[in-house]
Amino acid sequence: MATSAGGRREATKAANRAAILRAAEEVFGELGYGAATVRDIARRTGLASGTFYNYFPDKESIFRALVVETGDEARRRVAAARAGAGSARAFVEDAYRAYFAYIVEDPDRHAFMSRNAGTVRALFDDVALPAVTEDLAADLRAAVARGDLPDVDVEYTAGAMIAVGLELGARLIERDPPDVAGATRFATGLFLGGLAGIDRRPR
Amino acid sequence: MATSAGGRREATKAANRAAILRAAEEVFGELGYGAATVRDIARRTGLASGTFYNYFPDKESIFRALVVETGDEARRRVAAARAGAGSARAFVEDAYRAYFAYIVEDPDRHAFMSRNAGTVRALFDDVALPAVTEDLAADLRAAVARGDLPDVDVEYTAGAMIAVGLELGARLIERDPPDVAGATRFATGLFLGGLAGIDRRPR
DNA sequence: CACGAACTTGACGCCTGCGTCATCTTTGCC
DNA sequence: GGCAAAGATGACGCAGGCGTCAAGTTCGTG
Repeated sequence: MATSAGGRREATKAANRAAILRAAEEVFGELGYGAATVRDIARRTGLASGTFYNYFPDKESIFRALVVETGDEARRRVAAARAGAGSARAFVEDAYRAYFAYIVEDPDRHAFMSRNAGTVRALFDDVALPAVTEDLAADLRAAVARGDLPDVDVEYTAGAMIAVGLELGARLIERDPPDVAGATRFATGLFLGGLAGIDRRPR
Repeated sequence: MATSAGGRREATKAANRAAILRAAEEVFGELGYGAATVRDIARRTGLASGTFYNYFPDKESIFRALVVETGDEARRRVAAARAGAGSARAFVEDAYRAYFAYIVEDPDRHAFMSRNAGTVRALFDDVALPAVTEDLAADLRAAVARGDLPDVDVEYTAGAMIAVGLELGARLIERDPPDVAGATRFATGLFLGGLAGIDRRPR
């Protein structure tokens, strides 16, 4: 009835797929990849276990899909946020703000990532989190070439920026209210000026 | 025969316990906590599955023991390394160097930690990794009070320092030879001067 | 409305892990 | 050397996950 295009059949299919993905994200976030089962996911959707296999061939496959989706989304947002960044400071600051805002908006995503970061690293040296890192590393290389940044080890820097983002992300959402501004200020100051750059004493 | 003190019985017991712990560390490092089974651990020791239960009541228990042991060891080493640190720079530098050296010396430990960091956070808000963080946070608070460090958010700072340590640890052991010096320089420069502090261009 | 295609369902057979425990082996001691 | 206590062993019953598939349900179409 209310379905716009493609008929009910297709709409249900899309809805089921989305529901399964969302359930999987929650389950992986709560239990971790290893302990989660296909049936945990199916149970959470209310669908039969067999239905899961109409959408994904197995557990690894849906995990992979989630990792890719998450990586794409994070990259998209960060790229959009820093499109207008004119300075190195704005570049770092806008990216962190965008990422932290994303986390607050969708905590399940963050739980999923932060809980399974080790697994992602171990399971795929080839997709998504690496992709985000690669993306960032490329941007850093460009910034160094342009002279906007000093000649740092971009691999270490990209890794450190993401690690700090994940860690602060976990901490800022536990503050009430979520401390997006403070975490952004901290991360920006850390990377641009070191600890001296994030002194909060009146100057 | 060659047993020195306490008799063979006790020696075997200690050896078994140690073997089980080491096997568990490897298995958790490779498979992740959730996917690992008590039998994977037992198989790796060559002992029967029932024997495992003579030493630990279940999987969570041995995981906990490992996490505590690892945290204690890391704290011990870092504390020892910075015992003589006179300046903020030495404080940060010595701690990172000690930690990175530890990682290179015992890569299984690092694999275990880095693979299961998310699980540790999720499973125990009460032990070890938190303990390391608390330890560090206390030191930072003292340094701030002394005026050796600016008035930073110690919670964020401690979290960031550990996250950077884990991340760089994963990356430095993949370089050949392991880049303890470079990673130490990077981390120290980052925290003390921001990216500008780790410029590697001739000045 | 009716029929076939598309999709969902959950029971099925198989497999593997769990924690226990009766049995066997090793050690300490006289 | 012989005996009791301590410890190791692995088979056992139970539970639950895996991927499949025959049967049932729902949707789209003439």
